[in-house]
Amino acid sequence: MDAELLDTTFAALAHPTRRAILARLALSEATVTELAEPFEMSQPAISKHLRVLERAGLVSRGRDAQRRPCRLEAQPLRDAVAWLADYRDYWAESYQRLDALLDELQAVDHTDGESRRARPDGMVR
Amino acid sequence: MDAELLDTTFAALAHPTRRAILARLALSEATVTELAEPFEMSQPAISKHLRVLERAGLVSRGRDAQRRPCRLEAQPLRDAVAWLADYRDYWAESYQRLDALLDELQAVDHTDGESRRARPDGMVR
DNA sequence: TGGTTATTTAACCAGGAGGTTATTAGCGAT
DNA sequence: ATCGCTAATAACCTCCTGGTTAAATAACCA
Repeated sequence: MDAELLDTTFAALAHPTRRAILARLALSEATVTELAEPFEMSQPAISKHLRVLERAGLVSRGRDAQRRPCRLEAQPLRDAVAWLADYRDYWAESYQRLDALLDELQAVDHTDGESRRARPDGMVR
Repeated sequence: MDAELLDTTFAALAHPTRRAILARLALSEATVTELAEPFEMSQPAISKHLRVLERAGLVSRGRDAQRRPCRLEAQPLRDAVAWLADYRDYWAESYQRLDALLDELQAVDHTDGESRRARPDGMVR
């Protein structure tokens, strides 16, 4: 899985307009003006967003006379989910609790003098 | 689920350095200099990346003397996965195939004169 | 007190992102 | 041929991002 593709995929997903476009395309393919209609934004702006989505491989376009129907492509999203899923096990809450518990035990071990390890109660959200 | 939080979460994930930091933190918490060590980049640059991750809620920090141990926070990632999962059903390959098939049928229907709908073979990746 | 280590902040810079308006290109229809 | 519709491109603006180096903070140590 290419790192650059993940870059462009996550970057594409980072804008609400583009997520809304993807959500709209999940229902059916649509033309540029159809996609632009619900937004208070010029048509060129939407074209730019579409180019970002296209470069990320999230959208492909056909040709129907003047229209350029846009269609959603799933693969990059699957890759993004796969990357996230790779770490989901480590991110499990239980792991974090265990980590905090170990820190706490180690801190208690050093009560003879200096307590050198992190204090879990010092964590700031 | 807040849209702004999704913005900052996906934006934070869009940089390879930050993904590497998260991957490192998935193993255990670490200090800023520990995190900076493997990168050919100044330490202030890493601090900036950490601030991005912290503002996205992906990382929290404690205090251990001079050190600021960083710890991974899972919730925003769960939110991101949840957003992606919401659309996974629509993104299923079967749906795309069905959509393409419907287009093709509709195109065939109009062979009496003009074929007004999108041509699946005209799609460009 | 002064020194050392860890981290943040400040100031700066180049380049990219996201928007605008105006213009151009592509294609059908008259 | 030309008009109208759809979409892309150009040129421009502002703000944010990602990096730098240098200086300021914070906390420990002797």
